[in-house]
Amino acid sequence: MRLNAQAIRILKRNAGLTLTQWRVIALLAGTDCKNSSDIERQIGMDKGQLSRTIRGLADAGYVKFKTDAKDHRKSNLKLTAKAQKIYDQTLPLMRNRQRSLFAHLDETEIKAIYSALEKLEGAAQLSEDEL
Amino acid sequence: MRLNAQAIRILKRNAGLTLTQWRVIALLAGTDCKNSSDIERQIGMDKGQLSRTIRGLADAGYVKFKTDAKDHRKSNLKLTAKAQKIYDQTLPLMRNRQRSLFAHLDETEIKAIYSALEKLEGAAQLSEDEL
DNA sequence: AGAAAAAAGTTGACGTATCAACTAATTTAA
DNA sequence: TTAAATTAGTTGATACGTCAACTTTTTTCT
Repeated sequence: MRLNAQAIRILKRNAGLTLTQWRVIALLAGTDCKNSSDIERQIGMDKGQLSRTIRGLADAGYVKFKTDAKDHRKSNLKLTAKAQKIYDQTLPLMRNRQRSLFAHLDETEIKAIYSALEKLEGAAQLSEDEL
Repeated sequence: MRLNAQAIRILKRNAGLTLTQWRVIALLAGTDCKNSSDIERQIGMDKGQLSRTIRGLADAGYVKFKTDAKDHRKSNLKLTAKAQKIYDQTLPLMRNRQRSLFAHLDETEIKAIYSALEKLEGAAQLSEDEL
């Protein structure tokens, strides 16, 4: 979407991150998501994509992962200080952007969008069988 | 978007086409679009992407292109009989899908969505400078 | 007419979304 | 308890969106 354009630029210029990378960092920083599956559940992102994103973050020194002691399938993710710092710096920028985007919409419109999108998803599900 | 999932499946199974390929064929069949730029203006698609899509269609025998006599930069596109046939066959399927998706939305919601999307695009434009 | 600008397409690069097949580890249920 | 099903995560493939640099041809401007 073109809507993401500024977000992408903000991140690239201020943090050297892609949007996906930032979203993952934001989840690790701001929620109790610990591992890949948590994140997947939280934002419904494809786990393959997620796996690659996380590996990228690890390679760039933003996250460390350690295999879970109790469940050897899981690896628990932890942000490095570097990542935490960048997150703290960019969060306000991203919040501003979010605000200025949605400032132009009134309650009704926002609700209509969410409701319509839900219905569309629902209809998509239902008509799945007709194929 | 997951919303495109069924459309993609319909096309793949019934016509062996990607969604982008079908959209281009639909424009060539149903509008007076003649060349790449016409299509670009019509659906606002990236011209790079478009170039590759059209080449793909040509390789698969769906379109032929001939350099415009008056303007040697342009190539005029023409659907082959094969493409026309597939289009005629799949158009009803696609229309059905469209209808069943939007059937769940009322006028108000559809309008709200369009208006909101326009505003979002506008806001995105405006805040462009803040970077 | 000649230089500069714009338009038509091509190509390369990167990021993102989705699907599928696969390994390894854990849970469930017979 | 052992076989079957689930779950976590990796890897490959394909489609799609966006940006940028580039060539060729046409238009515009002086």
